[in-house]
This record gives sequence, C-alpha cells and structure tokens, in this order.
Amino acid sequence: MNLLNGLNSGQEDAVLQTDGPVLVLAGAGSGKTRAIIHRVAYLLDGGINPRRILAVTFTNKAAEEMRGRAIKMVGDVAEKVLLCTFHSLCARILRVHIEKLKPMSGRQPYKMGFSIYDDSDKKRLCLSCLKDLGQPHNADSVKAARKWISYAKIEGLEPENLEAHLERRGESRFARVYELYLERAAACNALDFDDLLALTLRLLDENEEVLSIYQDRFEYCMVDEFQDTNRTQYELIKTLSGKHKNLFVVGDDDQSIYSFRGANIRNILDFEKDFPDAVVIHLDQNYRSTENILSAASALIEKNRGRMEKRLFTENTQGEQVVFCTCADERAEAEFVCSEIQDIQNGCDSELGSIGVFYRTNAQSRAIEDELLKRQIPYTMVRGHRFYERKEVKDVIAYLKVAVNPDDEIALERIINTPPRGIGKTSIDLLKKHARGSGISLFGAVSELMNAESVRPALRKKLGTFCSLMQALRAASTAMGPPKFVEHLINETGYFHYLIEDEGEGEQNPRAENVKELVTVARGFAERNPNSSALDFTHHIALLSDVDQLKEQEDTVSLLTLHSAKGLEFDVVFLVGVEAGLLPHYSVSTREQLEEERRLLYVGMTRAKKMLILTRAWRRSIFGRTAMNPGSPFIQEIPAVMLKTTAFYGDGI
DNA sequence: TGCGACCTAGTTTTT
DNA sequence: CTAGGTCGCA
Repeated sequence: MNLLNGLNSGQEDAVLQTDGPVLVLAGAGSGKTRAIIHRVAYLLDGGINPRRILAVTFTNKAAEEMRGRAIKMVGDVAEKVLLCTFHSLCARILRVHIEKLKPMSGRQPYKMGFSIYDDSDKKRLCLSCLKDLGQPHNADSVKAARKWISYAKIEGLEPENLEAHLERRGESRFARVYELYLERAAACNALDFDDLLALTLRLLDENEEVLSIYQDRFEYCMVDEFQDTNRTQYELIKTLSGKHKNLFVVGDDDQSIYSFRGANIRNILDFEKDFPDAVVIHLDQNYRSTENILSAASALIEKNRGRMEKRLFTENTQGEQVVFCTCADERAEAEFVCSEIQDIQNGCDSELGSIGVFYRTNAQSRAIEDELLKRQIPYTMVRGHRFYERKEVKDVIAYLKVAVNPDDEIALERIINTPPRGIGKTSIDLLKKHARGSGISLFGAVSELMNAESVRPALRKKLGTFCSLMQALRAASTAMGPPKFVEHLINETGYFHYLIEDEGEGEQNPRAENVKELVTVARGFAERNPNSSALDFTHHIALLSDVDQLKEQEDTVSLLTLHSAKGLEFDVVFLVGVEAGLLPHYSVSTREQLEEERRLLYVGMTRAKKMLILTRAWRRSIFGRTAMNPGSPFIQEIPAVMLKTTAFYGDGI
C-alpha cells in the first residue's frame, strides 16, 4: 500500500520530512489531520517502534480518531503510538515520577495518588485562600485570582515574580493569594490543569534521569493545533523532543481562538526563531469548501493585521452564494434556520447530520432549541461537561478522590457531611482550625479529634465512624477495579440510599440514575483500560471533555458554539447572531481581541462545505431587555458580490 | 441543618 | 430572563 496515495505535494513533504524540526502552516480544510495520520503511518511502515512516536492533540476525541485512522492504514501497530493530549501525557508521566519532584520550600511534597483539580475545584480553593487571607472574596476577586494564578503558572512565575509583575497594576495582593494557593494545593496533593504541564516541565528540568527516559524514548514528536498551545506546552514539547530533535508542529495562526486561555500565536513565530533550520511547509489548498465560501472567508480574514501572509485556493466548484439574512428577532431567526433545515431535509440532498448551527454564546442556543423542538427536528447540543457537573456525580467522584488521596481537602469537604452524618459547618470549622493550627491535613484532623478529650463525645463518635468508613474505602480502592469500587462506594457510604430514600429508584429519580451511569462509565473505562486503578479512573474523568464522549449522532442537527466547532466540518452551516455586540462580542476592547473575534467568525465560516448561511436579528432580547444590534461590521468586510442578502420577518414584525 | 426567598451577574473554555 | 449563590429564618 502506498502511504502517499492521494496526497498533494505539500502533504507529501509533510509526510516525508521525518527528520529535524518541521513547521506546517496548514490553512483551514487543507488536510492537515490527514497529513499527520499519513506521517504516523509512514513512520510505522518504516519500522519505527510505535512507542517512540508521540503525537499530541488537543482533545481525547481527536486523538482517538487519529488512532483509529492510523490503525486502518497500517494495522494494530498504531495502537501503541502515544497519541494523547498534553494534559494526559503529563498526568501519565507524573503518575510514575511525581515523587521525584523537589518540594518547594514551605510546601508539602507531591505524592503518588495526586488529585487533579478542575476549574470548580480551583475556584473553591481560591475562595478559601482569599477568605483566610482576609481579602475580599466576591466573584470578581475569585475570578481575578484564578486568572493571575493561571497566568503565573503558564509563564513559570513564582509568587515573588508575580508580585513584581502585579505591582505595576496595583494588584499585588494576588501574589499572596498565589503563594497560599500553591501551599494549599500542595498540602491537598492536588494539581490543577496548569500544574500538570508546569510541574512536568519542572520535573524534566530538574531531574536528568527522568528527562533522559523521555527524551530517549520520543524519537518523533508531533503537535496538532499548534496555534493554540501555550507557553508551557511549547517548552514541554521542545524539551521532550530535545534529544532527537524531530519535532513536527502543525497549525494555522488564522484559527487561533483560545488566546483568552493563554494560547499564544507567538509560539508559531518563535518556532522559526528557535529552530532556524526548520523546514516550513505550507498547505494552502482547501479541499473542504466551495469557491464562494472560501473567498468570502478569505476576504474576511485578510482584514487581520497580525497574521502570516497566505492565500488559500480551491479547485472545488463555485457553489452557491453565501447567504446573509436579517431576521426580525431571535425567534424569527430560529424560524428561518429551521425552515431552511426542513427545506434541505425535503430536498434530500443533505442529511440532518451534515448540518451545523453555530453561535457565539451558549445562551443563543435556547431560541434555536425551542424552534427545533417545536418542529420536531432532532438535534444534538454540545455543551460543556454537563454530566460531570451534576452534584450527585461530583459527590461520588469526591468520594473516589478522598479514598485515593485523603489529603484532598476540597473533595473531603464536599462529602464529609453528604449524606448528612451530623458533621456540620461548625464541626468542619473546628476541624479546619485544628488542621491549620497543627499543620496537618483536614483528614488528619478528623483522626486526631475523634480521640481528643476536648471534643464532645457525640462528635467524636461521628468522626470515628466517618474515619473508619474512609479508611475502609481507601483499602477497597486498591483491592478492586474501578466499576466494582464505585458500586461498593455508593453503597458503603450510604450515598445511594440517601439519593433514593425520598425520590425512589428508577426512571423518575434522575440523580440515582446518574450515579448508576457513573458505574457504567467506570465499566467502559475498565474494559478499555485493563488493570487500571481507581486513581487512573479519577484522572481519566478529570481530563475528559464532553466533546470526547459525544457519540457520533447520525441523523441530528448539531448545535455548537463557534469555539467547539473548530476541527469539525458540515455540508451546511448556519451561523446565527452575526451582529455587533455578539460577534464581535460587546466585551472586546482591543484590536487583538477584535482580531480574535474575526478569527472566530472565520473558523465558523470555513467549517462549511457546501452552504453557508449567516443570520442576524434586528432586535434580540438579552437579559430580559431588548437590544437593537446593528449588523456585524465583519459583514461589511466581505465583498457584497459574494453575499446574497435577504430578510426574514416571520411573525416577529 | 435545611429550605426557601432574595439578589446578582451574565463570552468563549480543547484540559 | 434565569440560574446559581447567599443569607436568614424555622
């Protein structure tokens, strides 16, 4: 089988240029994923040990997809390629080596069995730090604290460096929050998403032995969506590929839409500086969209100043004009979208599964959903983490975490009195005070105070019961596989009973059903990962996004935000709310932010293969108010000849 | 300790 | 408008 079959010359170069640093600038729809997969296949075909290939993607789903396609090309050998996200790579490395990290002064050393904190855990931890420092702890403070902590970690700053940085802005108080946060996180034996990256990098920097294990191993390194990597990720991949120096990165500066999260286009620019001998390959033939769609999108993106010069072309048909429809209000907009969908459905030239509806903000989905429901058009909405954000699911996961990592205070606080066992706020405050006073963990305080004379006997007894429950769980966590353990846990803790005692069991009790679903998730995980532990399972869940779990819904319309549309494609794309205030969003103030909004629209437009319909609402109710949004200035940037402008009033006039 | 009334904030979020 | 969080009362 010829692995270069069907590739154009740029893609071919990308596949064949296996040695040395390679930067691939791949425009939208230019077949970059294809190039990476062929490259992996080509390496394997050339007899490279799959374990020596590292390919980093941005979602687990993308990783799995790539793996599947590579297996199709070269067989099961592709199974063993390390194809994962930056975060899961780091979690894997740290699960083995975290105890080799040198502890920072004044902080607890990290131990095997660490917890991974998601954004809400991080928020709670920030909140408790702000409170204990006597600082204001309103939503704005917490938000600012999170932002600075994340910034400091990505940029590799210690509290004193952050303080210097913050002084200029008059926000130096956050440096102390950061300091306490680091201390507390270490005491909890917990890593947030930024830590996973930053601590792995630090480990590689300070431990030659670990460094050489991985540098020796990773003969070929590849990174997809390179434009959305942050500083730490770039440093990491540079370090990991440092020995063999076969680093291959693929990205498109025009599709960088995560700068608000620390992604840095600078990485693309720096790549050529850091690797002066890098081979630069341009993929500029678009295979996805019609000529009309591509030229409209290109005309738009060319208005950005901070971009690399390039021009995509296509050999696809001209296709239909891009439609721009002004609707009376958001209800009319939804009616318009849905009636178009039904027309398409009746015309039978497209299945529902090939239709996507994109919007800037999640709130916009509501009007569309209502109308889809009304017309009984099946749809799937990609919406962040819904299942794992449910209270009952988080509670069970918190039990898991405490069983694996008793130092995890955030998780412990969550479950110490759920179900109610008479350890209320007052008792928790007492425990916390004792823990802080003696420099021990919250769980340590539980086991000390359950025997302390000073504590009233009733509470001592309750603490004792809870403590032995958790110790028994800890023992059980290593004795059984994840599904069995989750089941064991929800029974032993009384949590399942607590859920069903009021609501009963079965369909009518969604909370109990969700908890059961978690057992099913654990079963699936254990099947895919034999010999995995409860710890592996908690890490897996923490690093899962629900785009990952989204099953291919065959015959339904997809509803997604512009951000989650990246990397996907649809025959027909509706882009709603293309109006000033939403796109660009009213919150943007700088040119850089405006350019990112333009890229966002560009990403949305270039998802369309055959038809692209942009809509706006003349008036829109937003936060209970009616806003009269002018059309998006971006529309003016698309030459009028490329647009077919229409209007739809529905009942809304 | 738990529930309900009140208040407030409200982009995007691969991990 | 509405969801989530807080506060106060029973």
